[in-house]
Amino acid sequence: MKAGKKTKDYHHGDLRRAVIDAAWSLVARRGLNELTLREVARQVGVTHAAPYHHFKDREALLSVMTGEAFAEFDLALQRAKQGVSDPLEELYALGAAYTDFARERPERIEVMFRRKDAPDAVLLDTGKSTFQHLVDALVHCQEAGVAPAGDPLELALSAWSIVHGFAVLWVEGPLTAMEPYVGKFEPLRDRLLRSFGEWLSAAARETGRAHDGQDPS
Amino acid sequence: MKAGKKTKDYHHGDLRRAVIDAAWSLVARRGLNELTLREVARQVGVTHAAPYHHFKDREALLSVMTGEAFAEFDLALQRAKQGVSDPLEELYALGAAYTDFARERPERIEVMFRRKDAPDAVLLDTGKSTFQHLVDALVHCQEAGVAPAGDPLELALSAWSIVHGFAVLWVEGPLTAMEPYVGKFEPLRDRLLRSFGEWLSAAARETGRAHDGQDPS
DNA sequence: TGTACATCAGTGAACGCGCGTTCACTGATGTAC
DNA sequence: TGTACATCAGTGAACGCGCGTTCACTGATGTAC
Repeated sequence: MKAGKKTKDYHHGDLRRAVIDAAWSLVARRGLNELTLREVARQVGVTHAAPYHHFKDREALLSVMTGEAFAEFDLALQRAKQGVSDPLEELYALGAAYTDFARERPERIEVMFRRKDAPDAVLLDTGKSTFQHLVDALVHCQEAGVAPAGDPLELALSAWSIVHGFAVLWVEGPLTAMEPYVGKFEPLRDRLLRSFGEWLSAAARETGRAHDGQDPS
Repeated sequence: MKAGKKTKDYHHGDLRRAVIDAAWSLVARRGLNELTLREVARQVGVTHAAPYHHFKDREALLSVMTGEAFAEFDLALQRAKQGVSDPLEELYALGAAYTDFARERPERIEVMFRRKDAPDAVLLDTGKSTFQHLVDALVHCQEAGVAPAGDPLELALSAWSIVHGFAVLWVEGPLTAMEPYVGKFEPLRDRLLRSFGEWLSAAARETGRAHDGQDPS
């Protein structure tokens, strides 16, 4: 095979990229605590010292991976809400994107959420920007009168909890293994999200009635 | 200090118990992947080979711990619903017990949910019996007409998702670190659970109206 | 185009470490009589 | 109560392993002239 159009093409091609990819694959197959630089080097077919020309140490590799995962996740959510104008549909799209990402890229979730030693500042910033998608969608729902008034952050916490809970229950095994649920990811996900939406709009209607039908702001 | 009333009082007192306790403390402080038999032995003040008289290997210790964690968790849920007759209150009590357990004993949650190599049969059985509390509570709610009709397993999945999501978001850091939420565990938990209850009863009422006010079965 | 030199990526040996597990042992506890 | 023996729990040395990281090296690539 002819070498690709990579910029760095001297020895390996692009070892940096290859190391990161192998690391993702390793986390996916064996989990975060099984991620070792030596095994990654082995997978790539390179001496165990070679990766040190691209990453200061194991932590530096994990740091790059965390950044990638958050960027991918954020992109997935951004794409999901693109072109969706109905606020409840926007919420569904975000929820589906969240859970689908977790199911399709569980290793990303593991790296994003399970690092004990995650650098707080970075994780907080990127985590917040992702969380912001949910907050925005709920504000849109409130403006359209399909979500109850009140602190949108609190509604967002509900949405985050239900979506994250469903995602990790699925990723971590309980749901994939339990009899009545096995193989029913999509329908369960859809009904869960629809139910949440109905909850929101029903609550908005009741609030409206309680206030003698004043329009939502 | 005089030796207690332990049955086994020859050498250490009760090394088996001490090892398990030290292991829990170690997981709590440093995480599951930092749990090593040698460190545990060190903490207990005993040679690193001593624990092998009580546990065949590291896996055997973890297996015992998993059993303990599920038993404790189950007990916590059972206690929570004791003496509570109102079905929605029962659901709140269960949800609060679930999240409180996760916050107070995060190491139990880690061992119960994060083991990649958990023996499926055992985990499934105990996990199911715990999950059954939620299903029961939702059936009670349906019978009382404060939850919509339909498959209770599906409602239970919603409840499980929201409660588990809230719990792990808290335990894993995102929520404890995010500005507007820090330090507000109890009020957020209560409002989340109440909201879920209102969702259920509102949905039940709407279903009732749609069916021309027929009584819930 | 050709040569001399600098830079850079990967090599392979070596280090020290902590781990799980095994083993022959020893000393303390329990038991039969 | 006393003695002989069996059992059992903890000891300390030893094994082999895979890890992260460092180091002097080498050979390939890029660059100045």
